[in-house]
Amino acid sequence: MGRWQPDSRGRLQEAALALYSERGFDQTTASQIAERAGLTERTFFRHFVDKREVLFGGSTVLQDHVVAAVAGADATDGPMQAVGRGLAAAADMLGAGRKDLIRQRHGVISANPELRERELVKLSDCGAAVAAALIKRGVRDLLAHLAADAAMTVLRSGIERWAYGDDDRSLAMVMDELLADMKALLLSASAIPVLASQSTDIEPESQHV
Amino acid sequence: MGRWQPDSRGRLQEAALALYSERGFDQTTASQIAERAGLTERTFFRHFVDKREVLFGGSTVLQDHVVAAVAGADATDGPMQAVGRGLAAAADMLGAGRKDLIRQRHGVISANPELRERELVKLSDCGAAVAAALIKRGVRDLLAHLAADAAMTVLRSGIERWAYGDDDRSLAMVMDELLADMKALLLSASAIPVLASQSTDIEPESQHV
DNA sequence: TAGAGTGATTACAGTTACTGTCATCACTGA
DNA sequence: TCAGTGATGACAGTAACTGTAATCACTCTA
Repeated sequence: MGRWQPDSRGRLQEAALALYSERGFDQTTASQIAERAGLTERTFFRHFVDKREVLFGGSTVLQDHVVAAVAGADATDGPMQAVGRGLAAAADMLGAGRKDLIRQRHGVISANPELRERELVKLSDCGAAVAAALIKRGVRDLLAHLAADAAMTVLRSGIERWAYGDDDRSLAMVMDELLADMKALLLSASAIPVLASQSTDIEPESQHV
Repeated sequence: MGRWQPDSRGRLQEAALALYSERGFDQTTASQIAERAGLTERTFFRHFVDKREVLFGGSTVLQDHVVAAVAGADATDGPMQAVGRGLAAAADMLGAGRKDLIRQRHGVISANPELRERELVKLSDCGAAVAAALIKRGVRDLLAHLAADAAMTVLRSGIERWAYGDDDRSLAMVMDELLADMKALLLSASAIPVLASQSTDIEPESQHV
């Protein structure tokens, strides 16, 4: 056996989720997490850059999975098809995890503004990585970012609806429906998405500030 | 004259933007900002909940403006039309501001991860408020959130393209084009946005983790 | 016009998230 | 056997915040 208990990183993650759940994020000190994991505060900060990051250890793995799927899409796939592959990969990975743990983590995160903040960054980073993968496939910069953003919208709200939904639909099915809804929504606006006309025609001079 | 110099909040905002620009966000202490504004650190934290918030004083104003426009859209407008009104309002307001100040602020924010984090939250909050306004108009919850998310995508990337673009197109025009691109993108995927089939047909059992 | 609020500010002490640095010591490979 | 190596601990320090009490120009009222 080693000099120390194995998997200190994992123990810290487990301790943190437990404590954040029990007493809340800002009622928990880094020192307490470390103590529960049988380590010191200094070691906590050697494993995680800050107190929030301990909840987002898996995000890199998920992101890499999604990006790999996008990059590996058929050469004939357009940007939205490629992005669909990425979402399918995410659904595979998350669908394999335990829904109750996902809900627990989601509960902790949405209960605290600082944690929500961090989650938004992770989603944004994932979107940027997906966009980069699309660009590498030859997609124009602008379209790549729009497609990646749409994918992140579907991913985020898909996970939420799936985790808390009544029915037992798979995450992939939920996301599929979201994509369809999004398409219908944009289509329905074929009439007047024109901006310039709205702002200048209707209130010609009434802008203050 | 009053007991103190007027507009301490404004002086703090100005001092902060200047110092963050000059020496960077984390090379600046709250105490230094307060000192430049002729105040104390404690007063800084009475005006702004944290060191980042001082850069986002105007975000509430913009959000309220956008939400009001969405809420005030014609009763016959669909969700995307209503959201278009909101974007037009945002374009009016930002178009009136000085582009160089917007660029300076954008530069400071994008140079620091903590500030990018905060900006994402503001955008997300704005999206939530827009979604709420849509729901009040009778739009289904799901569609409201999708429309609001799309609007935030257009708002964010629109501002960026407008602020750094070579041409002199108005912000409204840029956003208009983005909406059109987004629509075209979603339409192009009419072939296969189907998720479930992709993940199960192509790699039946190969999920690890 | 005295005198009781009011509200923005200062002063000061405290907590805690995080960082830098050096020491420790089981393990590894030559 | 013995010089690395790498994860950890020990300890001191900085700065972002927070709580609380005091100050004092201003305002309102009797």
